Amino acid sequence: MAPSPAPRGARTATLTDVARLAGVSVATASKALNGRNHVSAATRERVAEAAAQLSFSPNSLARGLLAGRTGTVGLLTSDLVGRFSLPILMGAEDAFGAGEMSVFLCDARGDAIRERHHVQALLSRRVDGLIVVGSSTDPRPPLAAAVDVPVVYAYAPSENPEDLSIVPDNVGAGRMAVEHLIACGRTRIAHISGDRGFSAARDRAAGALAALADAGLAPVGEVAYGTWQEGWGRAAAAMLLDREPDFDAVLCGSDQVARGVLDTLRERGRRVPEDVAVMGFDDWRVMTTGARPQLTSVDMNLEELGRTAARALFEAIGAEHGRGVRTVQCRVVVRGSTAPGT
Amino acid sequence: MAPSPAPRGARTATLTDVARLAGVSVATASKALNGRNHVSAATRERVAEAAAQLSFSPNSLARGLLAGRTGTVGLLTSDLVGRFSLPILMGAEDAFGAGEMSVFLCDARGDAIRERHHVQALLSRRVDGLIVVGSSTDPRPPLAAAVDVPVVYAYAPSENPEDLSIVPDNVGAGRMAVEHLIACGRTRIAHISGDRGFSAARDRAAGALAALADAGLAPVGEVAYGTWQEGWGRAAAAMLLDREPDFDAVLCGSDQVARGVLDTLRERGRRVPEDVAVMGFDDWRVMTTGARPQLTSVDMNLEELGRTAARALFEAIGAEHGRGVRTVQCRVVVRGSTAPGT
DNA sequence: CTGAAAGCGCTTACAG
DNA sequence: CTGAAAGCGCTTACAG
Repeated sequence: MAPSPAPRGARTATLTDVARLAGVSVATASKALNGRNHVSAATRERVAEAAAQLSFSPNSLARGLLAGRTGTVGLLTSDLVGRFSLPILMGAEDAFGAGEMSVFLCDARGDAIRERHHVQALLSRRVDGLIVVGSSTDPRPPLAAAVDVPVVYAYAPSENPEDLSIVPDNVGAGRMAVEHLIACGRTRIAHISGDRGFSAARDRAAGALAALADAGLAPVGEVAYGTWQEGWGRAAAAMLLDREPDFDAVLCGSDQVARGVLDTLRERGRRVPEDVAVMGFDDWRVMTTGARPQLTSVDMNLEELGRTAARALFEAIGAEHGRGVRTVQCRVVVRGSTAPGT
Repeated sequence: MAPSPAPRGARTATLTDVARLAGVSVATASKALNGRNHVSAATRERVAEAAAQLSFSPNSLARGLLAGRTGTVGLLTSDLVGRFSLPILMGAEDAFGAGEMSVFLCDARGDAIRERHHVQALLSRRVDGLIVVGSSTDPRPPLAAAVDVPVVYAYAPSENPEDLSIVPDNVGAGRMAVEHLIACGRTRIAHISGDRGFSAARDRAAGALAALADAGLAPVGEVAYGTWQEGWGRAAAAMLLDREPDFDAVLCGSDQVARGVLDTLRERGRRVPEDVAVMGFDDWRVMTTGARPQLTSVDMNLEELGRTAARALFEAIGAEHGRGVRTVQCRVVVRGSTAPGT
């Protein structure tokens, strides 16, 4: 059954309507509905009934105008299509929802003009704060406009160290990955990375090399930078097999690269994980669980990153604004490509 | 350089401030800023200067309160994590952005309680309309609350035929896919589908079978329903090779299934596309372009679907509300798995 | 405990 | 061309 629609041309009920129906003043109706004291139980009930009867829904615009706070925030993404924005967005939406905040979503599509336009619109709607989600972990310029509400940068940190930025811990991720491989008994570890132009690739490599050094191990060959794609994984694995065939693990810059590596290893007769352990980064489920064997990966906890950004913004609204770059921890998700029988 | 932040404790400038600085009344300032006639050029300029000097940004809440329209819409998703919501959301955001609308994003996470709560919040914010994005193409119950603004259902149609729903054309997609395979010279076509529980799987199969019948062809074997995953593609392809080895094309229920099919065919010595043409649905780039050979697929045009929903809502706001289910066309994206040398 | 009044920031007839 | 006044829907001191 469809709910009965509101009568044609029906005006949304206002507090005045409720007050009239309950036989009280708007002031009293307001207090009754908002649980203020100094209202008799009987009145309170009468007002509540009237409100229910009229399906009264308080106008947030009017409230916001009075309060100076609107209970809204802006979420400004620079690249919604990129697969990293989404979980961040989900985490933020989740955290805000719990705090009764509503979220304006704006996608600047990597265009500075469009970004400025969106910021202007959000400011005009008097958002209480702003989260700026970048499309890579490379630093980005701070917002162009002078913004008088708190701003938190997520994923891509602001170039201005005075701003508050929440970023994934890619160095820690590289370190953690190598530690996992070592724990699996591997000592001849190669690193086939992604696009060198991304700090994510360089940071992960730096963490991986540091962990190897800490363990007294040397990497097999140089870090192989290329692209984030499967095709690069296939090509790089073939080169590795030709040049440095004596390895027992490959750490890959992304799950896609890892998929390519897995394919080449299988075709060249190397068993995974018996002969070679393979792992990726990002824990993109469609990639990791479809693989043969399923792929061990590092989850960057992006949803948690979104939640953290939201909480940081929450704190900044009305309180002192935090500064500097904070990182969110990642974690290894173990599957068959490093652990037999998983 | 960081933009200079607003002075500590600075109050956002109001129209009253602008008027005072320009030496006119707020009424005149309002008219000047909004391009109303009956304002002298000199006054207009003086007000504009004052506004610029104070970085005046008109308060949308106050405007919305007067106008009865807020220029905001709600986008209610039931499953943000699903990969189909995102392009729809992008398309809608795009279309609304062009229309100066701001978009509230709410994720109900498939929970009816949470959905009701979000709808209530959106109504309280006086959105001008609502788009409800489903997580599958199966019909969903209409919104529980009586909503007095236009609602457009996207992807998942409403169970109430009186509602307006915009959905992808899965039957047409199945038809189009088979027509492409036939155009590639294939006549022995098998269909390995996805999860039978989804109308998307059944609709695509129905379209495919209809196109085969139209061409006077019979499908190779029964439609093989399973899951949407790669693993099913691998298993189903193996069974097909055992039972009905005489085929020259496989239409797959999803790109993931197609990836699995490609793997099994390669390992069993069938060349793609020379011996067997393979195609998938959804055109999920990470799947299609990483495949060997790259995968031909059907793009369901979800971004266009989002744009269409937004435009439909736009029309419904202030005008007569459309009714019934409308479909959005899809298109074949040709790659190497059906066309050699692509 | 209840209500009249002022005001949040803006726009829109209506006089001058 | 310009401005005083009313009002959008609500909340909050302040009297009664």
